[in-house]
Amino acid sequence: MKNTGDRRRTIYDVAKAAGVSISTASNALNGTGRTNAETRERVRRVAEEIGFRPNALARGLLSKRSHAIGMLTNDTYGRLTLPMAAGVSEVLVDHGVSVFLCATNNDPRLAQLHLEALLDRQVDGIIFTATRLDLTPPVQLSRLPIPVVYVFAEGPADSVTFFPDDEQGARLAVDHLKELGRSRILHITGPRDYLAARIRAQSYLDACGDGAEAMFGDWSEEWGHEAVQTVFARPGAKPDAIFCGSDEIARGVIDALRDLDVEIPTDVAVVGFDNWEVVARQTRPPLTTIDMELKELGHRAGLAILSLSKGEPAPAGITRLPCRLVVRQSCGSPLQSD
Amino acid sequence: MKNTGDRRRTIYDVAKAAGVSISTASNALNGTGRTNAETRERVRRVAEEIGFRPNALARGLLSKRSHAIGMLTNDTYGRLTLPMAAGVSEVLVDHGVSVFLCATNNDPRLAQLHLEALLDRQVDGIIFTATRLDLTPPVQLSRLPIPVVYVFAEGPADSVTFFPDDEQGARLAVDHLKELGRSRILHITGPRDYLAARIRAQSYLDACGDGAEAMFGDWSEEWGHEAVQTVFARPGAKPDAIFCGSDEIARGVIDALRDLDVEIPTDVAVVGFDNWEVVARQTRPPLTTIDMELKELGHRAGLAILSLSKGEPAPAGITRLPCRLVVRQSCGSPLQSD
DNA sequence: GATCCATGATAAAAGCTTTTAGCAGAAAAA
DNA sequence: TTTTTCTGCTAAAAGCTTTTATCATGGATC
Repeated sequence: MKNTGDRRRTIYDVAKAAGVSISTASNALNGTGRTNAETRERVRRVAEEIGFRPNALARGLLSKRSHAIGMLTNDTYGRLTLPMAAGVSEVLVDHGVSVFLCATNNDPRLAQLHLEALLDRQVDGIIFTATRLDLTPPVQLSRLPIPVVYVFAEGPADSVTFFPDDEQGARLAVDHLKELGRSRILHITGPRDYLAARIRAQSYLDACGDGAEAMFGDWSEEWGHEAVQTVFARPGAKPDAIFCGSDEIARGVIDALRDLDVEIPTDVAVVGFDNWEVVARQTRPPLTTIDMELKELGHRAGLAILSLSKGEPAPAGITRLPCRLVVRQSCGSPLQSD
Repeated sequence: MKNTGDRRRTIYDVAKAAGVSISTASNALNGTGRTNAETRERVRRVAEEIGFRPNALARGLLSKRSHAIGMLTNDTYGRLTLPMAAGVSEVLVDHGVSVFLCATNNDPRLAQLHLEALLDRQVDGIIFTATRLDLTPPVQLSRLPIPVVYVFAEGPADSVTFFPDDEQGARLAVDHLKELGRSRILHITGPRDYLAARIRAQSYLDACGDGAEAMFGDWSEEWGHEAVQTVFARPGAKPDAIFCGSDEIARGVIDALRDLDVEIPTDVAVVGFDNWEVVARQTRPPLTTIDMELKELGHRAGLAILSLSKGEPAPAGITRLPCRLVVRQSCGSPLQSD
């Protein structure tokens, strides 16, 4: 006979059914105050029986902590956001914290609207993520009464910020190629005005030294195709490996190489960046690439906002999380494939 | 001097600053009860000045409507979910409704946890979406005290459900090919145990009649590649058009055709399904395909849950939303490209 | 001058939970 | 026996808003 009525059960119902006062019921359920073990058990059993669940609104109203956070994103596409959001939500659900998802579509009016709604809902914190598209928040987030964590986006100085470690990721790729005996490594990447592209390129240049060449373009498959055509059309030594700034670029590169009858990985080894499975798994051969550990990024951001919302500390400034090398078949590795 | 203190302003602050009672302040702000026009203006001005925003928790506690809904998804990848969620959120934010995003990762325990959290938060409704992967909800949603709307997933009989109109979408593709003079149309699609694949295939068979052939496989690029090789290796007439069950399959098909030196669209026209831009835009030539209008699906689901939560009606049973043909260059259409 | 009505305001309750302060009774200490 | 200390429980307040019922005032009506 659990909760057949239409009305939700309140702690008042529990108290009445257990024959105690409301405060005793509350104390028994939360293990606060002083309660007799036997009473405590009885109250809990009764609560279970009638299907009592505390009203989060009332709880939040009193405690001034809503146990909810907001996630503000301008990524309409979802390739980076949703895995991250899943990570955030995954780590927070066990702490009883839920996540409001707010897609701003890069519209400042919408962003402002969402932000106000979040504040009205007394969220305990906000995670702002910009997916590299534009690095400046579309709304004023600095002077908020609640903590803000930035992912893939830079906040004001010393704000808690998470990025993948692009420098280490690029090094991972280059080192892998070098270990396999490749020496003439080319880098084809996205636009120069992307910070991530610049960092990866610099890391590559540092690791490869003389003769290294970074070609900037855009994040498309087409650009990868075009770049390869250019390089193979001009005179001089050809690369024996290509490190690409994204899996999409890598896909274009692989296609262009096949058009030129260049063998992969025999003649040229290819490494991508993103481990976007739907691309990396489908290239022929499957693509060795760098994974940015988006879910882990989400975990860390979630834990950080949780700490901050409790007044506990979180790593100030920019934290860069290590990337991971995923070996498939585009480099001819003797290692087992993914 | 707006809200410099650390404490949020309450309606009590407004009342005091305006020299009226709390109830008058509330009435003035909400336009309820009887208030003198002049008083009303003054209260509103004061509220604006001190930066008062009503506490959504207190409001929800009283009205029993939290003005928040939950979105339960098992789609970890986000390709279908996020555009939809953006649609939901977009249409609801203007009604002051926020969206909790809950990614269940296909884990029943997680789903249960999220569901309980949502109920505790007194959400006004739940949108369940399953992205075609498995059609049965991972938790018991039927006997809930709040309305549920299903998208891409089938609920109990007569529950409010939205799907793209796969039948009409497939017909759109076939008609387009026929109009361009193609007569030997082949269909390459995903697994037969996907309802969507079966519907699209049936629609195609109905439209093409004798000689039509639907090849079931899986949703991968690889399968598209393989199917084309099979068809072009066997004796007999070759197709002059291929309608693919997904853009990924279409991509494999296009690659395989190029490997066989078959000209697209001169020799064979290709149509995809999904309008997944990152694939459809990047094929060579760019892919003509069917768009499922995910955002619109989100809009409709959002409006439906809004109606239901207010006790108003919503379209019972399965509603199928029309798909849209996106013409690019893979069919040699004289129409302008997208 | 007494009664009625409309207006504009207000006090108080309700919504549900947690926390603080306090009370009654029993056991322990003086 | 009287005082102190625990123990187990409870009443009431607080958190913020909306709504209901009530009240005071001034003008209109008889």
